[in-house]
Amino acid sequence: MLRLTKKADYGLMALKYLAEQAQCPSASQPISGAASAKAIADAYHIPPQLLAKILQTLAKAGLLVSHAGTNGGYALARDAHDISAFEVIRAIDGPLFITSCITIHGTCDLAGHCTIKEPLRKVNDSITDLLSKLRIADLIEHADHPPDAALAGGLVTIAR
Amino acid sequence: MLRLTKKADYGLMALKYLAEQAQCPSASQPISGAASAKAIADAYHIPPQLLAKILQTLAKAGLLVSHAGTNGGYALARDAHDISAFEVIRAIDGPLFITSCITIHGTCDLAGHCTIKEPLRKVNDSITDLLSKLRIADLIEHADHPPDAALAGGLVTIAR
DNA sequence: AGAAGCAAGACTCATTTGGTCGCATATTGT
DNA sequence: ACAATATGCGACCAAATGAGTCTTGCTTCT
Repeated sequence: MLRLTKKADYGLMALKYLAEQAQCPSASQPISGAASAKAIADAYHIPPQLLAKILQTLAKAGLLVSHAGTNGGYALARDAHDISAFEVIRAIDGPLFITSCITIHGTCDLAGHCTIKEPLRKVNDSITDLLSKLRIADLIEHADHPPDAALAGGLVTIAR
Repeated sequence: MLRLTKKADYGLMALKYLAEQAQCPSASQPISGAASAKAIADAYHIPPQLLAKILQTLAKAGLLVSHAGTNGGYALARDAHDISAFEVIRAIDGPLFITSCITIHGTCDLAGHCTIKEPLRKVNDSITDLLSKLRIADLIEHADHPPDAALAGGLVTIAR
C-alpha cells in the first residue's frame, strides 16, 4: 500500500515536537529544547516504550542528541531546517525502495527477468528527492506563512 | 519501507508484456494482442496462479479485458499510453496513502493528535501525481528514444 | 466431449509491524 | 550516598499483512 510505518510517523511527530521546543527553550534543561520520551509520548498519546525505542534509533542515526538523568531527554542534533523527512524515515524504516527489484546490492530478485526496474528506479529517485526537500521545520505550521513553501519550490507541481 | 508489493510489481510487468504484444498482434487471437496468464507467468518466472489472480483483479478494475476458453487470455482494455502506473498499483494494492493518518474518510487514527498529516498529504499527492504521469507505454524500452521522456517532462528533476 | 483458459474463494505459511517487558547504565538533586 | 529520573538495549509476543497454493466451477473453441 506504499505507506510509511507508524514508527516513522511517530518519529516525524516527535521531531516536530522537539523543533517546536527548540523555538522557546527553557533554561532549566541540560540541553536546550530538550524533552523526555515520556513527555512527547504523552503529548501525542503514543505508547511511551515504543517511542523511546524510536528516539533511540534516531539518536544513534545522529539526528538527535540524548541526555540521561533527571531533566534529561532528547533534542535535535541540528537545526530543524537541516533535517529532512527522508533522513528520519530512512533511519527508522531502513533504506526505502519502491520496488522489491531494487535492493541494496542493485540486484533484482527476479534474476534478470524483471523488466520494469529502470523506470521505477527513476520514480524511486524522485520520491527520495521529494522527501529530502521536506524539512522538519516545514512540518511546523506557521499562522503567517503557509507550510506549502517547501513543496512548492519549483520541484513538483501539486495537482488539485 | 515505502515499497510496492510484489503483486503490483507483477501486475506492471504483465501490463508491459501485454503492451508489447499489442504492438505486433497475431491474427489468430480472439482479442488482438492477447496472452494467457500462464504465458506471461512463464515469460517472467512468476508463480502462475498468483499472476492469474492479479490479472483477474486488473480485469475487474477495467484495465484489462479477458476472454475465456481456448486461445483466450487477457489484453489491455485501453491503449498503453492511456493506462497509468497509478491505476495499476491502486487496483492491486488498494488506495495508497503514505501515512496511516490519511484514511479514506480523511480521519486520523490518532484522533486529532496527529500534527503532521497536512504536509504529508501534499507529499502523498505529489507521489500520486508522479505515478499518474507514468504510463504503461513508458515501461517499454525503445532503442531509439529513451524511456525517460515521461519523467523528464518538467514535472520532476531527477537527482544524480 | 474434452482441452484450454478464466473466475473466485478458502486456506496456508512466512514476514513484518506494533507493542511490551525487564534489566542495565548514566545523570542529577537532595 | 542514595533515590529518582532518564536513556540503552535485547528479548519477546501477538496481530496484520503479504505471498503463494489448492480446489472447484464456468466459458469457449475444436
